[in-house]
Amino acid sequence: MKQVMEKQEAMQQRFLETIEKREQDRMIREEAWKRQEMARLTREHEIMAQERAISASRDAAIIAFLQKITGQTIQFPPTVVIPAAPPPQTTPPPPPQPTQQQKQQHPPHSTEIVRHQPTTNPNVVVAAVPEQQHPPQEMISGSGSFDSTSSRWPKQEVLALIKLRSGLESRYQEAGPKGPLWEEISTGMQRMGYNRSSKRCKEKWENINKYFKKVKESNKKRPEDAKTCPYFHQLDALYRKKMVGGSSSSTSSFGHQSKQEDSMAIDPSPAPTNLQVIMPPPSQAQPSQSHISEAENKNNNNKSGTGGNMEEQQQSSSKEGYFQEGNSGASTASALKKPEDIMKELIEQHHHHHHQQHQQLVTSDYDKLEEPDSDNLDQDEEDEYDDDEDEDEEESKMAYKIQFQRQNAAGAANSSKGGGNAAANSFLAMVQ
DNA sequence: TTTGCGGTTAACAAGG
DNA sequence: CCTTGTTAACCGCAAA
Repeated sequence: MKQVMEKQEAMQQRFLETIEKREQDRMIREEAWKRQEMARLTREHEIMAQERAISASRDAAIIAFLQKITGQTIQFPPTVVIPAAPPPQTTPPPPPQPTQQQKQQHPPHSTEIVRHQPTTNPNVVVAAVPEQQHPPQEMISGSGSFDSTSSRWPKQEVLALIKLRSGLESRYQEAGPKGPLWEEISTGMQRMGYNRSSKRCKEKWENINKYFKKVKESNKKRPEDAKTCPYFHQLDALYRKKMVGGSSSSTSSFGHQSKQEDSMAIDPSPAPTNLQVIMPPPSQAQPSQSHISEAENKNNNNKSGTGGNMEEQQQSSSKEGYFQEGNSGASTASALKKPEDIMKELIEQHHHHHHQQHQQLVTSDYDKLEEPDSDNLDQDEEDEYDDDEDEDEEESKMAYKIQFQRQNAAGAANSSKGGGNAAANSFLAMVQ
């Protein structure tokens, strides 16, 4: 009897212990899950905000374009301006400081800050205001320090410029005057709080491309985590996309590859097809995958798994790929279409273009392609926006990887699509 | 003439 | 100090 009692007691003890252990495990798991969930939510929030910002700028661009084409102001329903739930980002929306730039210390040049472009009416500005509230964090170096104006472009600005230019270039394929383009870019920069004249924008663009090319040509091994030239990844992705995107489309209306080869690879402007890749679709495509915590992202960024492979792959291919493959046939119907036509389509679709974005993204192949290894792909475009100094390198690296992946996928999707849609799609995608 | 592009130079910053 | 990397700005040329 006693034995039985003892045995039972022991069993009960074990049972209790087990239960306790289970409970503990469960708690731990729950905790982890909560953390993940929190991270995911935060992520999604950011993505949403980003999305809004992107669409805002898109709309601004579209409106500007429409106005340019139609020659009249277009009253767009303010619905475009999404009330924008306050993004969790830490940077408070600063007053778009216009003052700092005023004291450009180059009076001789009379750097006319393109303040009131006739081409872009206040609508545009208004529509796009909610977009990049990220301040030009240039005044970091103290209040009085002009440094912002020190003609040295902060990283943010460069990235913004690249983005803008990538987004707008499509409209200026047809050898028209490029003046308005830069004016527009300058205006776009101003919307973001950067005061750069069109001339400087153009110059900067040329310079970064020049330097990029120079570095690429001098086969110097650039440590890919180089802290300098933060825009290299962006440019890299840009050009690569152009290449791949171009090669994916067989029809070529670009006869002048021979001489242009280099510049084709370098200058993003002449590739219409890749617009969709150049302006990668907003990140809302993958909001659900953001369950990976920041920490994990960081890890992945550093070196691991798919990311590392991607990186190496790119690295290896970059040398040969860059300037040799410039002969991207790169023209889909969008290149053949007149902007008016495109715009007609666009106008029809404009009100739904958000949904279309989604559909496009969801239905397109790249989504599927991206999925398997996209553990850390949830954050992409936003990198280009709200990268804070600290995480910039990694994040831009991520963007770089992501964009590369997308380009492949997008290329595939593109090639699989009918030519008819391609135009609208590509333009749409560009506008995205 | 305009535009794109390559070359160049001076300045700046970081590292040795 | 010098060297190296990066950048802004200017110049000149060639093509459209």
